[in-house]
Amino acid sequence: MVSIKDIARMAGVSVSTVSRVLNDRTCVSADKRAKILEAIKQTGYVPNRAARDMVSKHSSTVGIVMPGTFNMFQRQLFSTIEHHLEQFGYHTSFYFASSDLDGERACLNRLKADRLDGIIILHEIELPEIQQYLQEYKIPTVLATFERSGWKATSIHISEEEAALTAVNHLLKLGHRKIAFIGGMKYSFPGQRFAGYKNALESASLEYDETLVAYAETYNMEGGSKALEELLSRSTSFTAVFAITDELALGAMRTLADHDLKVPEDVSVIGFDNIELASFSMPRLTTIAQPMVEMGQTAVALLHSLITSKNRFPLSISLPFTFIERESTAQLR
Amino acid sequence: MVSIKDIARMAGVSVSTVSRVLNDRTCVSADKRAKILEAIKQTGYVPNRAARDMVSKHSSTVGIVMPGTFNMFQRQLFSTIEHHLEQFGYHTSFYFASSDLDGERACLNRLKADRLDGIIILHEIELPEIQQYLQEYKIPTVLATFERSGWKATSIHISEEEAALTAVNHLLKLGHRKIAFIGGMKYSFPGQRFAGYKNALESASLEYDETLVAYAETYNMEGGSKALEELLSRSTSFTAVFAITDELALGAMRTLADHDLKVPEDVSVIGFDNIELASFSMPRLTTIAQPMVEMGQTAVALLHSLITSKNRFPLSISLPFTFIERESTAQLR
DNA sequence: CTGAAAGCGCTTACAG
DNA sequence: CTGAAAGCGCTTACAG
Repeated sequence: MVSIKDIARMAGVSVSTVSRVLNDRTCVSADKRAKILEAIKQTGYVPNRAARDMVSKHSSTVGIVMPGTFNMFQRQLFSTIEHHLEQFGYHTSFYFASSDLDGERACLNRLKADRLDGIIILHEIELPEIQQYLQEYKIPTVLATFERSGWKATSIHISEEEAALTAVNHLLKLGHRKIAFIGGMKYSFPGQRFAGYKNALESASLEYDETLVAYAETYNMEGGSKALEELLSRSTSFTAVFAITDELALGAMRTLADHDLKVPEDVSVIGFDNIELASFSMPRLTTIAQPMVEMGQTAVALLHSLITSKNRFPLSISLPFTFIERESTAQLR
Repeated sequence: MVSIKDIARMAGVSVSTVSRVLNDRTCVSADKRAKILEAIKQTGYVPNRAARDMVSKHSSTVGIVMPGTFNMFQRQLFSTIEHHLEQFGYHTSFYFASSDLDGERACLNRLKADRLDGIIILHEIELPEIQQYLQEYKIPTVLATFERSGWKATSIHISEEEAALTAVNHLLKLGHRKIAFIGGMKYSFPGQRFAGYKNALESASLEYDETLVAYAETYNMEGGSKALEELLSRSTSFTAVFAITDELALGAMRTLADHDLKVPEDVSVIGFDNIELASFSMPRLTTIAQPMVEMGQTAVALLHSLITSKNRFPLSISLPFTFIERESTAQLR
């Protein structure tokens, strides 16, 4: 593989000079620069990243920590982040943090080995060592879609609780009183969305009924389907469902159909996230939209300013969500 | 950041010895090994990957080339590949090859800079230089989900044409004669699936009618929806639709519903891929399943054997597909 | 079993 | 503007 020495030899200059043009330094005479560029073009030379990273003490790459199995919302968010990162000239590495602690430990080791310029975390981490490491070495970090008390990192998110409250309030306004909740135990957003649900009930002077809540094990359609089955198997009836994820809501709708319950005629359903599918399902899903593109963009912009030291203060940014009414909700009959 | 020298000093040995235990070499006395391990544990030391990569001339990472916007099938395939790669101890880097040539050129440069151990390509590439580069430097490569004549790389795929033929044959068997086709122009699989469609018609002695085929611009629900609109706008009627992608089929179903056409009563629909959603849609989608998990597994296993030189011959592996009948297809009335 | 030394492919002061 | 030299953090023969 051709190295900087080969280019230097071909252009009849020293490696220092080649390095200068490689790094866009100014102090190089026009003719030498031309010769060097010519040699690079002929050989198709590209500097060895490992060597570069080693001496420059950084990698120009930012890591993205994601859950082992990501849902569609996360996938879409990941895509926009990746694209923006590329625009800023960063490489990006992928870190799957599987949910168990061993997985996270492995993730930490890779993080250390890779000497990341920065890191975007899309997935709440249990292992305290990761946070410690990131803080100790002052590695620019942004938490996307969540924040963590006690972790003074830049965070970008929506007001989960308020969004959930908005969703449930809409159901209330439509006359629903028996509103089921499909939540989950993993990560912190289910708790916040649950709080919004409870608050909404409270401010409508409705009593909280725990037989109306089911917890999905996985935040996908399968999970939503199972949770709905469970709800149906209990004696308490309901006329509306708030699922903390669109995929959960879609799974729930599938199971409702299997029980000959019509959405929205018999049961209204609201989701959360506004994934692409939400506007193509039957019926189309009423949901809360997270500002995905803006979130991704802001996460990258903030990380970049952290890396280039334009800004060293951790920010907690709350972006606005939007309530989107479609076909899966209706007035209580 | 702590380096190998620090560990050597702490343990009272030379860096060579530390390197030995780092790399699981045997020839180290038990007490020195213990001291070194202790120092590593105390400091949380992890070797610098860039330095390691530089001297060892390889990166222990395999690249995955993906389209800029990947669909659900690709996302699921990517996940399984990633997991298997991790199991083999590889890091993985992500390369988005945006569809334009400039994007691919950027991709090539990153590929070169990164000195990859191997590469898995999920996305057909236009730029001949990429293939040239991979071949010239003998970089282990596996093509997943497609093969390319003239590129002697290991490839793993299904028989696209036969699968499409199976799908259309099913429609034929149900009595359908006016079968619409929703295809696309990008990449080679649409052409192969189209060939299957045509063959099926031919062997049923049906004349091919080009007013029955529409091309989607993007392989997502939006694209399927638009293609169906176009089909509907033409004067030719049809009783069945074969869409070359589940997402296309789902989009088409949405549009059919918007026109008060019932699936499968009025129109039968078949998709392709068997994404998770296919078993949760209304109605559930009849489709062709690609053996995703097996594909991902095999791709990784093959790449690993290529890298470790256990096997240097390019293989072209055709995996079996499965036809899955669900609710979106029915006998012609 | 162990250490000193060379070298991987770069960048970055330091002289000139 | 330019080159010689040192050094980044490792690994790998080579001696012993």
